Amino acid sequence: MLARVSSTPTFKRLPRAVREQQMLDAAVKVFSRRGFHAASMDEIADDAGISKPMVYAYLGTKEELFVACLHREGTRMMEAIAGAAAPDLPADERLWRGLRAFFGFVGAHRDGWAVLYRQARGEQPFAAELATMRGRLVEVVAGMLDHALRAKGREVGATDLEVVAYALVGATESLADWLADHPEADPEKTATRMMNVAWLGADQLLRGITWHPRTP
Amino acid sequence: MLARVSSTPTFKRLPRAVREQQMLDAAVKVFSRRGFHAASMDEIADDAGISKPMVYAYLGTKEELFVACLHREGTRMMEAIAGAAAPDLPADERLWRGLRAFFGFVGAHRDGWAVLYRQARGEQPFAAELATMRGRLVEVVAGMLDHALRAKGREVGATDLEVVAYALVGATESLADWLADHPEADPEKTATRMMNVAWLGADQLLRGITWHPRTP
DNA sequence: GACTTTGGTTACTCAGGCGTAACCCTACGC
DNA sequence: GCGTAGGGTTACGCCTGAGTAACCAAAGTC
Repeated sequence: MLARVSSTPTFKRLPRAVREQQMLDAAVKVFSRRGFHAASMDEIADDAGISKPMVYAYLGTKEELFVACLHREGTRMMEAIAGAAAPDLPADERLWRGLRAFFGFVGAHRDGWAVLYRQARGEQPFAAELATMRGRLVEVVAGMLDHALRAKGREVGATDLEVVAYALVGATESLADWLADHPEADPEKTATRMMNVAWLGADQLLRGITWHPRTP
Repeated sequence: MLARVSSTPTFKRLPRAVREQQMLDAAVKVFSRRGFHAASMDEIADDAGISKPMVYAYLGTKEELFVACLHREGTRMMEAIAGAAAPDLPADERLWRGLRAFFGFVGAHRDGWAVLYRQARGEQPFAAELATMRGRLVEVVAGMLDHALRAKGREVGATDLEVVAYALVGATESLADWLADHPEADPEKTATRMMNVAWLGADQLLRGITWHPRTP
């Protein structure tokens, strides 16, 4: 095979901003499939339709690249949630909207977010990064609970609040995993189910009491 | 430094069964700290006080070793839980005992189980293995819920049951993570908090209703 | 139309770490 | 007392994959 004659320029030479996004897309995809270590920079570069040195030039080392992915996806997710749950609504409505936004996001980014998120746990370099992101989420949920409690003139220890929020976030993440593994599942319905278990608890669920959205 | 004269035999030459357990102990420890890929067989062998070829001779390749760890720890955990939650108790009591056993186990194996468990998610070779284990757990919880429902003459779709169970398991795992990261936290208290959120739900929690163990 | 910046490439270097070949030696069976 | 199996070692082969050096060419710029 001869050297490729420059007959077809094949639309190369894109501006940096565009290429960076393409690289991040590819990175998210490959990291998701393979995990951080098993993913190779060559494969990511290949998938982005670019050569490896460009990835290094734009996004830095493998670790930095992974963190960049985490940041981009994390920010997108937080924005989706924050935009949905207005603070002046009743607690259940806020929880519901937050959950809906979250599962909607995960549903739309199946192979993107959920799996990337899975990877970050465990690998120490990113655990911190991840903990920060989850921490923000836990804080939001804890804040929501606290707000609702104060409105009723009650108060609860910070640890209790944190742990409950943590459990809620954990359950939600877990269902996000489930959703990522069940492509046929409906995000909206999953959100409803999550809402039921989170808001009502097993006891009331067993009694046949169910929760459903006010706005059908 | 001269070749080590065989003056101090330093208690070597242990039977296979013993060495295998030592190796597994070391492997769990190192895999937990470093993650599957970042862990090196040399370090594991070193930590077990043995040389690398012995590890290969007894436990096989790195992947096989990891699976062996997963199996041992997983089996221990399932036994701990199964031994605690007798099927002829009321649902909340069974849930409570199961949770207590689970958090007790995690508390006792902090750096062991929880982190190992974290690693296995994401790395495809083990995701299946892990999914099986979690599947068993989800099944147990779903079975429990189903049992309780039938006792009240009601019935619910299999998917609903599975998702609720999944959420419960996820929340519990999440708190197990939290527990692993908070060495000062009390497993028993964590179990109680988990019970509160799982059994009562956010709504009742916000109303000031709380659950507490019958047997103080 | 020369000069420079920016987007792009090929073809390496180099280290870490899995897995193994080739050996060694002590305890036990007989 | 002698063979053999099982517990143990050192030292290496070798491949994968991160990161880089050196170079190339199209768009702007003046």
